[in-house]
Amino acid sequence: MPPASSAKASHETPGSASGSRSPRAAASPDPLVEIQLGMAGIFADLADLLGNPSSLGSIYGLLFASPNPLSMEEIVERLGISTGTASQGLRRLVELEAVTPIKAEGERVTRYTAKLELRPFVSAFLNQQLLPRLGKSSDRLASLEEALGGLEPSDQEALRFRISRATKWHNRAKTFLPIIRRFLGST
Amino acid sequence: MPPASSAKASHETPGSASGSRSPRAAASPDPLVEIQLGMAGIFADLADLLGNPSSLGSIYGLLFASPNPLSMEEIVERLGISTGTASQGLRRLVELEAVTPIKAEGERVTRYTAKLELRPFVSAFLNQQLLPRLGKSSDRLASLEEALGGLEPSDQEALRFRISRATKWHNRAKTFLPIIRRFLGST
DNA sequence: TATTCATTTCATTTTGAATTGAAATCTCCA
DNA sequence: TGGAGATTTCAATTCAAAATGAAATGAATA
Repeated sequence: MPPASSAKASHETPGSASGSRSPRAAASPDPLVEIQLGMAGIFADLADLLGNPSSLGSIYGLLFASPNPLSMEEIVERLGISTGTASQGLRRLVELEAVTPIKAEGERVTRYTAKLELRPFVSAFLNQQLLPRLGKSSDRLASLEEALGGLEPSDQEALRFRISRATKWHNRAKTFLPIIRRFLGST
Repeated sequence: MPPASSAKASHETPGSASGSRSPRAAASPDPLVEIQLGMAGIFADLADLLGNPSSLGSIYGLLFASPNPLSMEEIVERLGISTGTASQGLRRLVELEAVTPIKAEGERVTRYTAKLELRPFVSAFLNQQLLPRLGKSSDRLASLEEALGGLEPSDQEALRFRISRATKWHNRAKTFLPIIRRFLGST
């Protein structure tokens, strides 16, 4: 099965259910679901662009296009993904504060809505993906610098320059992150 | 075999070749090669952070830490990768203008050096990876907006707002890219 | 407490991307 | 032109990450 975003919907709005099914583009009879799946696809691509599993994006996209909260079961059946994927994906999205769980009183299920702000998303990505990796690389660069000792003088000079160049890149990237956050995080 | 960055070197600086081999950390007897492999590892991580095959980064890192140009054969044996991977990786790096091929007169082999500037790298990444994807998403969003017609009025209102919100993000990201390029691209 | 449905967990499976390696092709020199 | 590398190509393989699904756990009602 293609990793989510494939159409499988059949619930909600029982009328006009089993009409003519054209071979391809049989997408969904319900225009709302159609838009939801479209949005799921868009966010799936975005997610994997940023190095996340695309199911994360699908789920967020579906919720983003849902006027009212959805339960995990609804998510599973609309996206055609497994409960395992849905459970883990929702957990992560809640951690990222991209999605809010709602436990209504007198209800057994938890329902979820997408937060419409970009900031938490971007922030989490920068803090959890980029910064740690940049930090690790910086450390490794520093330790390489200490290994310069055993080199022939000419090589030593050349490599010292290059390592410092790479270090400068890293620092620059690090100072740049807060700027990105501020810029993207106003809405 | 772990995807490159594993030690396998045995050429260059023939002296002190087969000394005592401690079980782990048998890395490399030659301090230059050691630094080169370290740099290869750092750039391998960076590459896959940006969604490129890590072999690309390994090769670039090795060249970045090489005072003089290396042939494909030398790259293959130092990184322990296949000729196929090396060939394709070098081709891509040359396309990205991250690496310069040098065909010396009276020599049969092509040798390669790393460009030490960051700009072409960043530029290529932004232009080839980010911009096209953002553009595609924008188009898809636009076409979703047209599908709003068939919705109940209340849903329609809510979704129109959300789609425009997502579109705004995209535009913001697009206007932001040139700024990044300028900022990172001075060196 | 027993029961039912929702959710989580995790060993297994799938899948797509990266890598391999060997054959085909190319290039240069004799 | 022939031959010896150097390089490219690409079908087959490998591998890591993601997804599955079923059993275990959890939560709420009756």
